[in-house]
Amino acid sequence: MAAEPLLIVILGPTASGKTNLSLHLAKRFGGEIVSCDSVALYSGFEIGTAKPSIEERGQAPHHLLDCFDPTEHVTAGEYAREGRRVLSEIESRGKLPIVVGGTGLYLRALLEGLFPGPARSEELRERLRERNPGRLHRVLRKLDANAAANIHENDTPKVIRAIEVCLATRQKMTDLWKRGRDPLTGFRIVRLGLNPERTLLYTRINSRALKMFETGLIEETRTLIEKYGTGIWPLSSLGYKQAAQLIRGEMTLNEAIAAAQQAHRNYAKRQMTWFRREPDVKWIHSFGDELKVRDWAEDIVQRLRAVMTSSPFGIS
RNA sequence: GCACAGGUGGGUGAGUGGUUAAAGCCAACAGACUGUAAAUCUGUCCCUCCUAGCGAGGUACGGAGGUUCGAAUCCUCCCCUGUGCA
Repeated sequence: MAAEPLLIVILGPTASGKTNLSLHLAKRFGGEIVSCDSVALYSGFEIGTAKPSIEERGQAPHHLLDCFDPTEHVTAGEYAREGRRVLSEIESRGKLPIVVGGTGLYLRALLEGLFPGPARSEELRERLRERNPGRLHRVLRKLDANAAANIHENDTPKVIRAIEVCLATRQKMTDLWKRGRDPLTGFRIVRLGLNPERTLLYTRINSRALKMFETGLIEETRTLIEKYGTGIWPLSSLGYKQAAQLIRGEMTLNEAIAAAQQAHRNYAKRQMTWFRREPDVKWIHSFGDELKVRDWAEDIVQRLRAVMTSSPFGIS
């Protein structure tokens, strides 16, 4: 068994304590943190994304946080490329990479790769969006019946992507899928999953969302709107959307807070349905900041390291 | 006290005599997800039973009666809530 360098992945729903645990492991093992979060990628989005604070970021190197301008359109493919670049850099430094994932698709793109498909094409999409869902689905049925069978007619974004792929490559998307993905290689991947009890999680989500409003989410949102306008994608994400509605006078403060809390709760649930399918996850039913979880995670990492260094082919 | 308005399934809210276990929305629960993914979408959602179905039965529209072949819908009384007048 070749001793590949270890790659720790921490996954779980929002507010499950991923950041806290990642920091702990990074300090303990000399790790570097790679964020896997579709909104924290953008600069200026601090409070609403619950990014680690400046001090926290000082405790260990952080990557893919704050590294894109919000006017840019980052996709899962770009994220995966960037992530892999960063991972190989960390490896070359001999440090322990710790991926902290909340965005299921990005995590999958990073670890397992995407199928060899084309990037999105805005012009084509503009034209397609004008058609109604039923027509679009019929178009897809002609281009790729299998894809059409798997994608619901109402799921317009996915129908459009499938049509886009077929038209751009002149092949069926499902045929391209058969060529497989391009998984990340060269690492021994260990997935640690945080899955605290739902009611406890929801309580934590509620108080954290409230705190975001109390500590300047509205001001942050206002600044972002002034700087970039209302059209940028991350402004429609959890918390920012509600703060923007408040600013526009469409909601009262209390309504905005309640709506943000609700949105976060719904999101956490969706995250869990995604992560439950993730392969080879070592689950623990607690928050990442609990002592027993830290010990549990530390123990796992330590044991795997011991195995690696004891191997005759191990890299120190 | 009088006058209006109103009390519907976990919430909101349609429905004003019959294809109504009761629209829609929300929540909840389960699921999908291959370059917008903090997005988008799907299913279930009163109870029980089975041959698991556009199946059978039982409950249900504040409460109690009544009219009717048939009521969430009409009538009577009672109980609550809101608003206005006293």
